Amino acid sequence: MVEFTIVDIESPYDFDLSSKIFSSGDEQIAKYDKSKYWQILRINDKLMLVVIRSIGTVEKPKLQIELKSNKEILDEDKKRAEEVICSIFNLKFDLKPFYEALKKDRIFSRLAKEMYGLKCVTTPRVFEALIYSIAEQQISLNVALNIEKRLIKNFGDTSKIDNKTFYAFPDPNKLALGTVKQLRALGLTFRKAEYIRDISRLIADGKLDLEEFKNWDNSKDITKELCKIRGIGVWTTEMMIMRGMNKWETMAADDLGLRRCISHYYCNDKKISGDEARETAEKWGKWKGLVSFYLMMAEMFEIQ
DNA sequence: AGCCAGGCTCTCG
DNA sequence: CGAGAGCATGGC
Repeated sequence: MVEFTIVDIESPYDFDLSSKIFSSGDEQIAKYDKSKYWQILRINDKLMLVVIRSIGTVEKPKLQIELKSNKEILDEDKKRAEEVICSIFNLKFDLKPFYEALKKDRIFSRLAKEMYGLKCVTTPRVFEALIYSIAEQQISLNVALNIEKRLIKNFGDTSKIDNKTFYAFPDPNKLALGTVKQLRALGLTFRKAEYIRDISRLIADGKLDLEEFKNWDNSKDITKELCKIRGIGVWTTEMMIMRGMNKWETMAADDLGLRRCISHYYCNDKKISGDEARETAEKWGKWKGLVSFYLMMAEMFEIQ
């Protein structure tokens, strides 16, 4: 086991609050429990169990990291692990300009006060965010979460550490080899099984590089480009951008759940259309996505 | 029981 | 080319 700390973190940052969405997670995949977060990650092509806990404060954040692997952990692995953790938890992301820009929004400010230091958790690879978004098209979240778990446990690489088995998110080349029948068996529709297999093939064949889109500064361009691919629409890309890229200028205005949140906090629970949601979001400027993330978290944390 | 869920594609007219 | 059906599962 290798142990180290990360102190180079942009404050404010509340690790425990930010990890809370994983408190109902699967302990063999990714979970937050009793102030500890853990997940298997692929670091320099070695599977490692990463265990994280906060030993700092919101204003002076400090994380303690444990790495466990069946292979030897070299210095360069440790270094890479730190980079990956920084990227997943957005440790270098500065919330201050965001809070500053939204100061005038009384409703938001009240909610943000309760969630001070909340940063989103970004998937290790954009690919994962895209697959999640496709799985979550149309059906209710509970159903989708079950399907995602099955996908990971059926196709993901495993590692046995401390006598427990952990599952990593499957690589594109693994899903590229999956048959529609195998994918269908997870509960996906026939179509979604095809989308996931075909997109995985594109990536495995080097014809699509999702990570590259992180360098694009206009999210609308990313959406336009990805919508050319079968199975990917506007909603799917917008969700992917938020969960997998830490880009926040656009939000998924047509999303049913987000509309519910906006209406709850801004429109007295009256049902609103995507356009009405867009209208309400206009004043959030380039922070629409992050505001929408906060609103969805506010709903989850049941903040009134 | 039956309807609907954090969309998208395909098929008709 | 616009509207509408069809999809899978699970919760209400």
